[in-house]
Parts: sequence; structure tokens; C-alpha cells
Amino acid sequence: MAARQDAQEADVPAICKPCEARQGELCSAFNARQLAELAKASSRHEILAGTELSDDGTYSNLLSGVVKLTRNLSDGRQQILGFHFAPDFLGRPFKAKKSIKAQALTNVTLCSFPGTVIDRMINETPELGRRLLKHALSELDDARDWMAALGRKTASEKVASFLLMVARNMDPAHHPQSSISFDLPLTRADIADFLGLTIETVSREFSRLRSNGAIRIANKRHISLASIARLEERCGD
Amino acid sequence: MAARQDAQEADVPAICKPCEARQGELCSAFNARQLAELAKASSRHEILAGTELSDDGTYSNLLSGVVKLTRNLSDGRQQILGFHFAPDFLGRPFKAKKSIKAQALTNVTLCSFPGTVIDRMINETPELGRRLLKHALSELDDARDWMAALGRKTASEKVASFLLMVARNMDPAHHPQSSISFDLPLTRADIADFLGLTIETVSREFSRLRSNGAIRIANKRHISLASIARLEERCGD
DNA sequence: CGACTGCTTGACCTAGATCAAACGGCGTGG
DNA sequence: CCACGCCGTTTGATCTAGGTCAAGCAGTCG
Repeated sequence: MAARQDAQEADVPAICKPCEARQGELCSAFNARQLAELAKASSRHEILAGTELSDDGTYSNLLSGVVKLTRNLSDGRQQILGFHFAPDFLGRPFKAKKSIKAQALTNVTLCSFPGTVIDRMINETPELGRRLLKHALSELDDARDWMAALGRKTASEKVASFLLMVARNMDPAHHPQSSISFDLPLTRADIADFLGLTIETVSREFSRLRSNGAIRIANKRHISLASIARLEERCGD
Repeated sequence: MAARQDAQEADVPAICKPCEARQGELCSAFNARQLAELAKASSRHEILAGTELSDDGTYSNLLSGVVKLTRNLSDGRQQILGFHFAPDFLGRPFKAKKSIKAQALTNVTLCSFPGTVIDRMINETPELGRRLLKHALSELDDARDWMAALGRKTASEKVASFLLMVARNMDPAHHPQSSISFDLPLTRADIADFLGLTIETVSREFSRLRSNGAIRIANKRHISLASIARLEERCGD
């Protein structure tokens, strides 16, 4: 079994071998032959912060950076629907019912495949379909978490929940008791659009958390959490 | 082609033939052999309004009635995450990250299969996996629609959007210009828990819509919409 | 008939929005 | 090098949409 895996591993395309997403949700479903086929059709992109990602049917591994998904109401009010942190992947079969815009929050590295290749592989690789389903359900769970937050949490619970979510994504191997620090990849305006608040309220809640000793703020964007556990008490669920 | 389908049709299990879900999202993915296997393992239930549906791993076609999905915060605040209207189907592979409770809003008829059977069939029927994926993505789209509503819409926009959603589900073949009427399967408390409001605010917005002439209310629960289009103007997106 | 449950309406209150001012870091140009 | 403008942010003062509290109404059930 180990031997067989090694043999396959030897056939993995050179550009895939050092790839951060090689063992990720999408690519680890493929055998060496499929990887080779994908590698031929794939291309890497560097994308600058602020760039909007076009919604052609492509699928992409997000190798580095953070992407936001947004929806706008007719008069310009904006809601952020979710984030993708590396290593995640972007793209979906079937069109969404309403349009969703994807935009890079930081500089972003993508490895993209045309949708047609993936769509075909779904039929020959049941495991791929399973991965996509699992991924969609995970995004559904996230969306529902935020529904509960948007509908029923107070401003300070929303901000605490948000910091917790970012911390968990920036360092998935977190220890709940130890402290953690990171640079927020979002402006206060983005945070407000995600939490259904205004920038002023977000700013006030940051200040309050700081004076509580729950967080430390350096340079507006760099945040240190005393501990994950400390914030969990403040997030209401 | 038509002949072949007729031949298959002849083999369809007797209990499936008159079933409202026979051509539905789930069952229309199966051939006659699979339907026979499923029919053997399936069972029909009548469930009374108010009953909580246990979250064992079963999958069910919802043949009649309406089901709500809810999440509770630690202090009892409740958010409704979504609804299932007949003919929809319930159940999912992989556990949700956080617990979600399903409860019948009206009397409900289910046709249920053990999860093990479905999980096995996913591997032998790529079409089934595709259906499940499509269904999950559709629920994701819905959840995101409501994220935008919860985060950024006013109370009256939320109520208008809600009525629109119910109307579309109660009569999917709606004509946007013609009037439509139906019985709300929810109490004001449920509506409030869905929209992130209080029952008083929901009630006030109903009254306002009534005095605007956008809706007519008989017996608290029976609602008539002047037209779908009239409400669409009020829902903000 | 009385008790209960769901709904409506009114009076008042507050969390968070809005409006306004000022701060600080950063890039540009003199 | 400093002066200036810009942008994101903070903080304060005030306002308001929607929450809270309270009373009363209409079905419904026992």
C-alpha cells in the first residue's frame, strides 16, 4: 500500500509536487494520470489585492491570500457572504441563483483549471464528487453559522465570533489556550459589511475588547488574542 | 428511447408509482432496480406538527408539509436557518459542524431511507452524487440570500422577502403578475426567529403591508398577495 | 364559561446608526 | 527634508429603527 502510493507519487507532475494544495481538498482526490492531465490544463496566477475575480466557470486552488464573496442590494448596501483562506478552493458547478462577486482582499496566488475538465472528471472519479459535496456542505454550515450570528447576536458577540473565525483560519493548528496573533486581511469596512454593522460600531467594539484585555491591537491591523478560549466566552454560542 | 423508459417504468415498484416524489430531485436519479432496492428499505411516516425530527443519518423525501431548521444560542435566542417545503428532500452525508434541529411546522409526510443505502448508492450512481451536490449548492444559495437579508435589509424588506419566498414555495408555478393566496405555515414567532426580529415588529410590518394594500390578511394566517411583482419592489434587492 | 395561546397595538427605551470631528500613517511633490 | 492630502480609523454627540414592556383582543379548547 505504501509502496503503491510511492510509485504513484513518482508520477506526480513536477509542478504539482511542491504545491501547497497537492494534499488539499481537491487535488488529493486525483491519481497521477489525472493530475498530469490537470497540470497541462492548469495555470498559476498572481492577483493583486482588490482585484475582482471573474466568474467564468473555472475552479481554482487558493495557494495564498484571502478572497471575499459579496452580494449587493439594489441601493448599494453590501453584505459579505463569506471568505476563502488559503488553502481553500474556489469555483462551483451549476450557476448560483443570484450573482455573487469574488474579490481578492490580499495579494492572492491561484492555480486554476477550466471548468470543463473538472466537470468531466466528476463522472469518472466518484471521490471528486464526494469532495465537492463535502466542500459545499461545509460552506453551507458556515453560511448558517453566520445566519445565526447576523440574526441573533449582539454587536460585541459578532465581533468576537469574527475574530475567532479569522484566528482559526489563519492558524488552523491553534491551541485553544495559547495566545495567537495575526494581521487582519480586512479593513473595518469589510468587517462591518460581513457582520451587518457600521464601521463605527466595529471600531467601538474593537476598542472595548482591547480595554477588556481580550485583544491587543498594534498598527490597526495586527491583532493579538490573549487566547481562543477567552474569546469563545464572548461569542454567545 | 421512449420505449426503453416505458419498459423501465413498468418495473417501478408499486408504492413508488403514485409517489409525489417519484420525479423529484432524489428519486428520479434511480433506475428501476435501485428503486426496488430503496422501496424495500424505505418507510412512510406521518408526523404531527411540532414534532422534532431526529437527526439519525436517514434521508427523506418530504411528500407533504413544511419543516424548519433551527439553531439555538446558549441563552435560548433562536435563529431559523431555513425551511423545507414539499416536495423537497431532507438529510445529508457528513455531519454538520454544529448541531441543527429540524422540526415539523405542519403535519408532514415523509418517505425515509436509511443513510447507509444512499451512501452506498452514491458510489455506483454518479448522477445521485450530482443531484446531492446540486441540492447542497441550492441550499447554500438560499442561506446566502438570507445572510444578505439578515445583515443588511430593513424590517419591512425582510418581511416582504419572506412572504415572497413562502409564496414561491407554496406555488412554484406562480405567475409574477397574478395574485396568490395561501396559509402561512408559521406563527409570528417563527417568522421573527427567521428574520432576526421580534414578533411585535413582524406584526407591525404585516399591518403596514396590509394598510399599503400589498397584502390582505384573513384569520391571521391566511395571506393574499396582490401580486408577486408588487412585493418584489419592496424587498430591497 | 374561563383559561390559554397567538396576535395586535400603544408607550417607551436602547443598541446601534448617523453625523461630525480629529488622529495617524503613508505616499507624493516641492 | 518637510508639507500636504488621502485614507482608514477612532471617538464623541445625537438620532432612530426596532426592541421591550404592557394591555387588550380573538379564537379555541376543555
